[in-house]
Amino acid sequence: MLTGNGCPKTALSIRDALEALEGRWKLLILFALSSGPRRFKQLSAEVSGITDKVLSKELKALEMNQLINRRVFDTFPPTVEYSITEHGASLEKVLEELHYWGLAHRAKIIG
Amino acid sequence: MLTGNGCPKTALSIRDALEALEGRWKLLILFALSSGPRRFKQLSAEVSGITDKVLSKELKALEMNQLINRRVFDTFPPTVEYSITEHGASLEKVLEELHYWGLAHRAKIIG
DNA sequence: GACAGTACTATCCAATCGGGTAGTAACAGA
DNA sequence: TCTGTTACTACCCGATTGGATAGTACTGTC
Repeated sequence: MLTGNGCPKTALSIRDALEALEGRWKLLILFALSSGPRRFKQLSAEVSGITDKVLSKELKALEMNQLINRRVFDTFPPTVEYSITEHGASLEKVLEELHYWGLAHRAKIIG
Repeated sequence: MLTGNGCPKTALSIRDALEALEGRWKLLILFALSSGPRRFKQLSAEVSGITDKVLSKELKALEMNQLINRRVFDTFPPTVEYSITEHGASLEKVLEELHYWGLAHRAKIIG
């Protein structure tokens, strides 16, 4: 059981996780990539609302944390493919719980 | 299964959840409250790094989303007690998954 | 030669965030 | 009378974020 203690060590690991996932975009990008590799423009279209600049920055941060892979193909117009790593895929459960909670939250609060 | 589709509806609910939980502090505050009610100063001490101003703002946002309750006692120096709501407590699973992932992440990346 | 296409990067600028300091109400104790 | 206590709010100001726009490298096509 987790609830029932406010254990500082647990808080630390939550803090670590939040640090790697900070911002509104990272989990959405990972979610998009969870169904397969994408190119930059595809992500830009799929994650609606994000600008190229921010997407580029977020992808860099995700790559640094080894949550995604970046593959560059040496083609005429450049092609870059992003895919989720095993470590990134291990967030599936978090995403899943967040999804369920989001549903409940919408039903309760947003209407 | 969630992974395997990049379903926009799923993305929406994740977006809803992220909106209610945005920032580095909200989940940490909820985690602290998950082990029982706290007063303002206690939270301020427990959630290390947060300033009074930001804590006050975050608590207000959490209250608006019905994730916490605020009880004011009419005492000499004011006493305010914050506690988690049922809806807030339903984030337990998210917190738990985040905790596990944070542990794995620290082991893998941070070292 | 002009243009299109991709994945960015750079620059400018406005908005927001967040830290620090100070102040408030109301009463208790020195 | 002066100070301390709690839970804030107000104000100032510098740092960060994020949007809009434009530019770059390279090559194939019209």
